[in-house]
Amino acid sequence: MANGSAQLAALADPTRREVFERLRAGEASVGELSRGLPVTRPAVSQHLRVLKEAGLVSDRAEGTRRVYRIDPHGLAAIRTWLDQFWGLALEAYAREVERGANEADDSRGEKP
Amino acid sequence: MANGSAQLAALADPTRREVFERLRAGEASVGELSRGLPVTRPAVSQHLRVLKEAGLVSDRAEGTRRVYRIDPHGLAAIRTWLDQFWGLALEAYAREVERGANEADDSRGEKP
DNA sequence: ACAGAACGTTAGTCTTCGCTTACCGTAAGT
DNA sequence: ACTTACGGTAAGCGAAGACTAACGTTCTGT
Repeated sequence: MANGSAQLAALADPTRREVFERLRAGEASVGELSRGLPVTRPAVSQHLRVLKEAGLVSDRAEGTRRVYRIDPHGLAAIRTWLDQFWGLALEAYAREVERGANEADDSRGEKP
Repeated sequence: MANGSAQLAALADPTRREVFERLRAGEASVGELSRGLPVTRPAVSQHLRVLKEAGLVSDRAEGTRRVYRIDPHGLAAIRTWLDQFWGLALEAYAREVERGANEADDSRGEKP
């Protein structure tokens, strides 16, 4: 585990992203999250389960309510995965821009 | 535009992630990508179209072959989206850890 | 000009998944 | 103890999407 598979899959759904982005403002219960969303409460509950299994949110029991918050653990997984590409892609992109701007440096063996 | 919607949706599929991760090793044609994958070549072609529309890859014509590479533009979109949560989540996490263990580590700017 | 290789595209099938309705357990208030 | 609010779970349905097979297009080599 700990690659970004589950996290990326979880954040693919628009409604699930909306729930997740709503938690950016702070902790919230299921009922609070359901209000203002075009889906029913059970749907939100199912989305929260997926987000929780992906390590993107964590829940805490507060009386009869379940308070959800963003879990940085899942976020770190995506960031780690993303950083595997970041350096290489930026490097390649810089080479491309360099080629367009016609810099005096050309040091890469390309096929004819 | 330029939120991470299309990018996250594109990277949700396991096969599409596999194609994308394979491009981390460098440019590759469709045929090269298809070899070693459990799906047919048209499937890879369709996946590449989705990745391209998400700005995650760019293609270049080389004779009769299409060479694909990673496009940092789409990667930047995800990173921007991710950074909206990174600071807040880390901050909240730090508060939580602080409450439990009272750490004395300071990595980023915290807010009063 | 012809043959072959490399890709993109379309139509169609089948699985996956997001949503709702209904039900059940649990904690707090009276 | 009874009632009420809150939320997770199960079953069933409909839509989205991933895959294959077949076809059409474009470029290279002989």
